[in-house]
Amino acid sequence: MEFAKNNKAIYLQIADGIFENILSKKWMPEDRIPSVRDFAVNIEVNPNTVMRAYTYLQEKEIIYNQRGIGFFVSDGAYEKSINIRKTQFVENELPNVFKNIDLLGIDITEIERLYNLSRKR
Amino acid sequence: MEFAKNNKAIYLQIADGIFENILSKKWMPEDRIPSVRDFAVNIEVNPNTVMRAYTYLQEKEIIYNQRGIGFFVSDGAYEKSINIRKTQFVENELPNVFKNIDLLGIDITEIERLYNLSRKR
Amino acid sequence: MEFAKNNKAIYLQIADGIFENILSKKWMPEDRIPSVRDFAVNIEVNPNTVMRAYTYLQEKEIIYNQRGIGFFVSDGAYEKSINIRKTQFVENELPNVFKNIDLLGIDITEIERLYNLSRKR
Amino acid sequence: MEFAKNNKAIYLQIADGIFENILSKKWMPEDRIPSVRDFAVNIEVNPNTVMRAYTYLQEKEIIYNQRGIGFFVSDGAYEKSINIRKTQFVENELPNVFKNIDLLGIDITEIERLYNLSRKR
DNA sequence: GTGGTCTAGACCACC
DNA sequence: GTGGTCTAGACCACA
Repeated sequence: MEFAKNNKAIYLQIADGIFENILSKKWMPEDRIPSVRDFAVNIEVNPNTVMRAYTYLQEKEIIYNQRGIGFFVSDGAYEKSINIRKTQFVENELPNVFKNIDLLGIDITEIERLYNLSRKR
Repeated sequence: MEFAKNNKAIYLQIADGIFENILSKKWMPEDRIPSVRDFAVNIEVNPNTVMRAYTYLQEKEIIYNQRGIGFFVSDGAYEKSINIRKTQFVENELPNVFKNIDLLGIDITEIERLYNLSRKR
Repeated sequence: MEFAKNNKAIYLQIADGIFENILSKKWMPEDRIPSVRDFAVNIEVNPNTVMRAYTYLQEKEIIYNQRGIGFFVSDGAYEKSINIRKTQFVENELPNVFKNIDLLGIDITEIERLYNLSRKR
Repeated sequence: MEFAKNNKAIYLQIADGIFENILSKKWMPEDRIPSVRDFAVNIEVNPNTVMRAYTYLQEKEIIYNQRGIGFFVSDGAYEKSINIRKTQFVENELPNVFKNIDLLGIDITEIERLYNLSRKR
């Protein structure tokens, strides 16, 4: 049992935060995002950790780099973010939900009923 | 953005751990569970926090206390745990899942398909 | 002007070396490759640098990891290595070759002639 | 595997740099080039090494020496540089390119297509 | 000033 | 034992 801890790697949490900013349209394509050092100071984390998050997002083509200038939000960042989140949801979260459904003996049709109910509100 | 933090109250996290032990049948009815002091040392937490978790579970009739002896798993603990977890699941987790489904533009019938797929494995 | 220096990042040089081992069939699919620490000691480099190379290759699905055991050559490693090398060649090396061809005033048909000549040998 | 190393002799790397300066018309015929000593300090290399590069280029009639004054770019330096580079390119670089083409299973006509494509840009 | 790489050393979870 | 993450601090190239 572990307490008061978030096991997810910090660099992935940073990446998640950036995903949020993009999905909420707070950061738009072509916007310059904070420099590695500034961000690191801001969130009180080692610059290498921020760098790792940025590199991770760069590989996913969410952001791109202009040498000596900084990182910028890519053009299709919003769409790509949605796709990545969807994959994460289906591959990581849904299986847990399904496991709970089985464990707790809930019928899938009951889930559907609750979903339709929630939509009406 | 916040890091290395789990906002859920520690005593509820402890209670969750105990639910797990009961649902996994690791702790059976009439089993004596660890003393408040032992448990607190074990998980490196203040005894008061453990006591709060025990009190919480006692109120839910998951465990009961014999003065001067200790806490024991109640007879209907398994069934009650399932019900409590089911309520938690439907009230707290499902709405988030539904929110994501809508946000990511996934169809509920797709979820059902994925569920049936996962059961076949 | 720079001397006695190889600007390519060490972790990429390590990755290149691994590509070589795979292309030369010295490392076959399912082979366990050296542990991060062992390799680091062997080539006198910081373990983090080796880790970075391994992570890079893992993202490219050239190798995969089994927790607590080690890294292994992936099934399609050979084919993927060829494809990656081909991309590198076409995107990075060929443009330089073309630049030289233009700069030195060589005709592309002359290149073709030299190629056919070299094949006959 | 070897790291952080460039096997080409330093004096040849210096010569290459001078070729570059001539081909890019940065250094024109009759220009005085830096003194051996100045150049050596500038690129942090032993003066003897610079001298060797100058001697090499003098033999190729790319530069000439006026005793007590310094080294100067020869009249036909540009044309001679092109010829030397062309020979180097055809004898040293092209074979490697051809080897890669074969290894990676690329068709020579594909190369020609890519070349024409690159010229259009 | 920007990012990019590397080292050294630490601590963790999993097996 | 394995990899995985993080920190601290350094040096570099590019602009």
